[in-house]
Amino acid sequence: MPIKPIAAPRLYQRIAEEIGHLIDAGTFAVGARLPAERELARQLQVSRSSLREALSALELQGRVEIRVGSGVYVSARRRRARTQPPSSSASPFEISRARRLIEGEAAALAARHATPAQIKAMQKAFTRLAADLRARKAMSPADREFHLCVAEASGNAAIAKVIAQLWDERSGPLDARMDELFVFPDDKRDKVGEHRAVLDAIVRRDPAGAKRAMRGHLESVARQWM
Amino acid sequence: MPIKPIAAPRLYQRIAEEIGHLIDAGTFAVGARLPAERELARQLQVSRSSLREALSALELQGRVEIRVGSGVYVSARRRRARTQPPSSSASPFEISRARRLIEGEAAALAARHATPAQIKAMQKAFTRLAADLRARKAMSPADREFHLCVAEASGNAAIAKVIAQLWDERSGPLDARMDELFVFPDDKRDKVGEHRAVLDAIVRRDPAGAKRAMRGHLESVARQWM
DNA sequence: GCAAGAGGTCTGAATTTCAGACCAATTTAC
DNA sequence: GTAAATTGGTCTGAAATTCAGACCTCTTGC
Repeated sequence: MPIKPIAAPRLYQRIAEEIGHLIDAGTFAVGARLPAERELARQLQVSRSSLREALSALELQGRVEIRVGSGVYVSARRRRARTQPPSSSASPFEISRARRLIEGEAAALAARHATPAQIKAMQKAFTRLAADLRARKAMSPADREFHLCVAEASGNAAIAKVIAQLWDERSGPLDARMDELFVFPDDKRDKVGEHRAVLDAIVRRDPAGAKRAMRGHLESVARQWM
Repeated sequence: MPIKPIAAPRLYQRIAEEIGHLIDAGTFAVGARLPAERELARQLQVSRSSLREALSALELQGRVEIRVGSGVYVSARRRRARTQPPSSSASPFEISRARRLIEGEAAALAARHATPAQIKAMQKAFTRLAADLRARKAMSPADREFHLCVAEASGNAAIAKVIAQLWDERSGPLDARMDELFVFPDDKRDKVGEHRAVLDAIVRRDPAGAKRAMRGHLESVARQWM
């Protein structure tokens, strides 16, 4: 029974991964400039040298563009050539199924337990999401944020954590292609409506409705991929 | 909006954590001797020096006992004094709730999709679990294994991964106390019966029954804590 | 007692990470 | 337009970490 070796990723690799997540999460929007190297290194509490290695790696992956004297900019999403295929990891279909199950339950719990502050956070994320979708943006960081707000509002940190992980998991080739596809205006309108349905059900304290709306939304998202 | 610093755990800390997981998973049973330092270092692909640092840390935590000239032995589970309280992490209650939801669904899926090989694995784990419980062992690695087998048999890698994470999450003070508590024979018999009910429902391809049995089992486990 | 195998200790090299100085390109302010 | 400020680019030497290996003592089994 062999024991798997300890993964010993170099520091710059972990930094690159983290920055990649921050970009995915929308903390750094596409086209936006990252904080200056010295500042970013201070915030991440690593040396500038290590940070620069990470930025070089990200540039090789096409995720950022480094302009001398100007700054580091987030590239339009062109998924990195995956050097290590996610052989043992979950397929997008499986993740989608898992999300449908879990986020549905989370929405129901949120309808029961959401605090006024949490509802306000959901509404705020929804507003931004709707604006982004109407502005014909294919992807919006507010999308992720809305779902995480709902997860948070379930009042169950374990569930919230699981949902966050599933959201970060979606980085397979299918998602990459999706991100590049043009999303038609009709789809966008639906998406706004679906999110609104979830939000409304939670606001009116309707667990069953929230669950139904969330599952419906995630099914619709899954259908887009097929 | 502050950016969280990169976690830069030393190698020995990651090794200690990994070995701790191996112990939790039952790869190294309580009282058993770990492979020799030189051998273990080779398997983990780290230097013996770093491995020794990790073993020292584990000894300080009371998880292993190092006997000069003899070997390193897994201590009877005495949970390490948590230097960093899991402030932001999920409570045992929340984890229990999440497991009830997710594992219930996984059991239902397993009833639909389990392959003969997966059913055989479940039966094997169940047999060992029943033997351990009858032998009045409070905790059995087979318990975890049984649940992970069911999760695996759901045919959804994302769900299986999530369940494995939730299982590893349970290391709060409540669990620690539980591990030390004596479990009454009656409880044990129930536990065997509950697991058998899950297994039977899956074998007879009864999704609703499997879901019910799994939820019932996890509720019973949760009740033990209260 | 003795040999084999285990952990304990030490050393020096290789690697990684860091802090800082300094340069070159760009942007901004005047 | 020019100068100052800001940014990425490069280099150096130190500090910390990790490694490989030699050599020690202790335990175990014969």
